Amino acid sequence: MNKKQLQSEQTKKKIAHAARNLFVQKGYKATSIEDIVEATGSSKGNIYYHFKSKEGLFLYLIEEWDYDWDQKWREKESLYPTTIDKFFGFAEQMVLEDLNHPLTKSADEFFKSEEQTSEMEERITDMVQRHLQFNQQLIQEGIDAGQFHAQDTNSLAVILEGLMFGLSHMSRKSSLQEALALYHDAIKVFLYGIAANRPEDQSNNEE
Amino acid sequence: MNKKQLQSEQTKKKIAHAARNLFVQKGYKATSIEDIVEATGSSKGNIYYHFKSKEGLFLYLIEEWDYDWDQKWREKESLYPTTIDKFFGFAEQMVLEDLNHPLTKSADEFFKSEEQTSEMEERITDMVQRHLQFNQQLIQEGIDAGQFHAQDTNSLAVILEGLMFGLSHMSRKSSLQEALALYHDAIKVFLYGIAANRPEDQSNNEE
DNA sequence: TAAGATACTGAACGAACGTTCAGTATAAGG
DNA sequence: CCTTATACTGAACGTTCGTTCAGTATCTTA
Repeated sequence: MNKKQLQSEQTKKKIAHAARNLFVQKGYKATSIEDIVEATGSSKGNIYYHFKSKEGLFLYLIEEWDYDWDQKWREKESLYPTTIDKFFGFAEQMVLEDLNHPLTKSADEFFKSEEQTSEMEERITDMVQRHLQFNQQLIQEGIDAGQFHAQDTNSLAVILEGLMFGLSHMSRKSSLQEALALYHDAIKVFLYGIAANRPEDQSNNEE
Repeated sequence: MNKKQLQSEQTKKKIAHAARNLFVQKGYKATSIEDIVEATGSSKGNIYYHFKSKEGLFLYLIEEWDYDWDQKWREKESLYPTTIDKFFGFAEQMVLEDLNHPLTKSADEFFKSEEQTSEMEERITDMVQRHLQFNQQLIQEGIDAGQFHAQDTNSLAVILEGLMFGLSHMSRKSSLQEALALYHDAIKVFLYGIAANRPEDQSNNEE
């Protein structure tokens, strides 16, 4: 790879990185190309040289982020001896990787407002499905190990995903330490909530 | 109240109602005044006759919604015999009252993008604080009744708020029945998670 | 070093938006 | 019935935004 290609790639990454920060901070619509121009020092034209459109730039970021998350999880997963440890590791990575899904909110916004290319819609639906499967698998693991009360893993996966999403929302103004503590506590509640040896029934509304 | 005033009030409500639906569906930025014009049949000028600005209209909706929620809760609260029942009632109202905070997401978006009037920022911060206090009180009640494990009610309030917010996100495409079931399950997990008689310790990471 | 490919610039454009305002219709009150 | 206050209209304005493109700079290659 020669000097020019290298430079070009760096520029593309610089744009992507700046755009990512802006989308996370301000949301999709509220981030203008002009904002990205200011943050990078590149020109408008150059952004459109590297990316097809604002939508294309966003899509690029979404895919990159999802890929990176998976990558990092794979590196860590084997290090956790038990499912419980995995859960806490999961929570930690959610925080460390920029408070869960820093782009999810923008993605969500994007996804509502734009009349969809359906390429985008499909990709996002796929992403959510992958997350739910991921969660479900983790929960099933704990059930198989006898640590969790056997029940509908599908709902639990949605609840876990919702919890993570909600926590990211709640801790937007927190420090890293606070966020880590909060996620840790939340996972603890969740784990006690699905633990194998439940205390006596609490609801007159049970299944 | 004469005919004209009545008519005027109805128009204002019609605008508010249509705007609310649009903000919930599309978000703050993505909803244009033109959209509201189309949805109501009123003219642009008329919207600006009834509301100071787009921001003012949104603020009006936020306050109305928060007030209504409280109102409805007060009607129901005394009907629940135990704290546990209150929690399930809480979850139910979250769903029935338009899936938790239908405007929270728009509010959040609004709140990020706009350079704040600080009137708005203050009001939203207050609102979140009120919710957290509400949650904390509910949890404290359960602890006092000996039903919940005594612990940091502050974090738990945040976790509950996050869970509710996340669930509303997850069930945007669900039916009412599915949402009710999901929220019910989630509250059950949460209650087991903070129940008084915990199973043996699960984490090597305890406080 | 000349020619061509690649990387980048920034002015310009058209569409969309929130807001305003001069003007019109309608009901209220004397 | 006539005046005045109120409710409403919609064209027009100024701004912002995503996108385009003719032109320039820089590097590669032969």
